[in-house]
Amino acid sequence: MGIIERKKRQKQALRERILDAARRIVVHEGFAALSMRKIAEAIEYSPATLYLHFASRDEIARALCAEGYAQLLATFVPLVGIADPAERLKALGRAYVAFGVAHPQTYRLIFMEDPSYTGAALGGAAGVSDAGQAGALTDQDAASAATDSVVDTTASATAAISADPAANFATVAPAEDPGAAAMHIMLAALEELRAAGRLPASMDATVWAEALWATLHGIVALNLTCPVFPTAPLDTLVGVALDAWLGVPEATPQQANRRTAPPRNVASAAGARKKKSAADRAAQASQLESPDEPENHPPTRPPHARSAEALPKKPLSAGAKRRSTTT
Amino acid sequence: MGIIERKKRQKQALRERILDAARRIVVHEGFAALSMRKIAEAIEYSPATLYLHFASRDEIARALCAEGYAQLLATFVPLVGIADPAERLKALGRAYVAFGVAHPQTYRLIFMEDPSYTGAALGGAAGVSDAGQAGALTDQDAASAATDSVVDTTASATAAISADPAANFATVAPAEDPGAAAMHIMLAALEELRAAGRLPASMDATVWAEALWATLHGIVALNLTCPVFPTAPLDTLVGVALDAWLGVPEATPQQANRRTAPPRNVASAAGARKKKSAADRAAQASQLESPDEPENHPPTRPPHARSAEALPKKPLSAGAKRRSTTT
DNA sequence: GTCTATACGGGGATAGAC
DNA sequence: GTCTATCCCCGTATAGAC
Repeated sequence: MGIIERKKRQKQALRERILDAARRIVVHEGFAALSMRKIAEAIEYSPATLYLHFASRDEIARALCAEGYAQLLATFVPLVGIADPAERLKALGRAYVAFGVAHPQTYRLIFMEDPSYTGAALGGAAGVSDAGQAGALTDQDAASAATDSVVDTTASATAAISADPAANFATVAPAEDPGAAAMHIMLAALEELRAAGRLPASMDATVWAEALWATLHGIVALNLTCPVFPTAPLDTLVGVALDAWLGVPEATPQQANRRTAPPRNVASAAGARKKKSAADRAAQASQLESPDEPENHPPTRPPHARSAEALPKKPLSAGAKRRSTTT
Repeated sequence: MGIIERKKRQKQALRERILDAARRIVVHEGFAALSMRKIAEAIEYSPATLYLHFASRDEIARALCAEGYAQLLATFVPLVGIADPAERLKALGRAYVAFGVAHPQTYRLIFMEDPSYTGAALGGAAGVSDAGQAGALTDQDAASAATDSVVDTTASATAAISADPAANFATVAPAEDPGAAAMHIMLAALEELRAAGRLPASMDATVWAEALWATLHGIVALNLTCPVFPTAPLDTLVGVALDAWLGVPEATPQQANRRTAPPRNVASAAGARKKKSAADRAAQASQLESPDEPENHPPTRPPHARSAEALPKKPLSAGAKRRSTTT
């Protein structure tokens, strides 16, 4: 059966070449610029060939979503070991926002584009058959070298959750659903806080987890889409939000079990506000974290100019690219 | 000069017919389904004619954005009169989320699609020359009847802000920038709360306003895009979030000036959680508010089936409509 | 001045030839 | 398995009809 195996491997390889090319286009030019023809040209195949590996452009997008979500989850792995649940949650929140700012195109694709895409990212491996073996979203030309790192980290993330002693009481996260895994990380931390009396006993952990996530998503989404708000630095916003939900870190210990929410003396650095520019956004990203690949800047650029291309200059509403002779 | 006047009026009328048709398509089929050819067919003109009134499809989109944002602002008008600033903010928050759920396509277009669109909605009349005279987004066939209601309510909204006695100390909202107007509404309420000692004196009102807005936007955006989260009812989420930011309403008055944040016994109705369905989303919308036009359902349907079409079945990635013979 | 007919380039997807 | 040719959709530029 060696011949069949080889054929299977070759098919696999082409499938991943397709995804690599697609990923590169999305990261550099935005999802709107992703076209079957462009992918085909990149891998030097006919457009029709793509349909032997993916049923549609949507399916390619969903495969990219699953990869991107795994990449996001991998970001959380080193943070689940933080002992203090509030600090853990805050670190996770900062990492989440940092990911969104560092990988705007991927974040948009996963969480802001289409419900079916978001579902593919969250709905477990069932939705996307290829979610497991996909390459990382690091978007470098050497994509083949890092091929299976993402699935590994995803698996270890789930393992880390149940391995963490503090998270024992959390229900076991189903390994096949990364969305549930991430949710369980939050739930565990929230319930630890409640058990320690640092959140009200009446709190519904699920509601709080979803609301907290929505808050972080709102910060990222607004930043990616709205040119004028927020004017405040991103980390300031994240800090205020996390403190609002979890209380400021140095809560006076003697009244901790009632969560009396001490005066929120957080982030009154109003002087930092200013009109946003692309450079500001990039600066905010590096304040929070400095991840691997700053998404979508053209191949080579002076470092300070990177941020100018970090956000899509134009959504490229199909068919308005080459023909601009007059305008 | 009567003839010139008449010509100008005719041009205006055609312009609004274009916008009406475009609005109808967006509301019913989603922004992705909006095409120049489809608009032209709807108004029974040649596609080229549209370009005599709008420079591009993007410009039509931006005009629709300005309208939609004005419609959203109009929703706030009756609420700025609420005396208690916390209650006012909560009412505004609920109205905001209710708008997003009731008009998903409009909300997506304004806040989730493209930075230039969002900028057109927020950036004041400067960005979009036609923002003033646009029709309401009520999406009924009788769009001509309600033509100038939106601009009126927008103007009165700005007026109401400065007219409200409690908001006197807020800097005067520049009338030409609806984004700034909305922001000033929030700022005024937050500063009232701080002046009353119900928020910490160190609070940066601008940061809080932006963070609060981001929270609400996150709730709406997640609901519109993510098929599995949030599982909690929307109004529960909004309640928890508003309480987290503003404290629960019945804060014990004797310690009010320190904002000691009494136990948050809010919304522990965990029993209400369930997997989301389109019907649930619609139910959540009506829980919060019952606005005029439930967006994007096909012309006539039994009422309970409306919600099934309330969210776009498919983003209609251009050119995948007619040709589906196999799939 | 208004408007249409026509054309170009690009897009998703498919049928059928090799 | 792969490609060529094709279909229909799209945004939009332009020439020329009225």
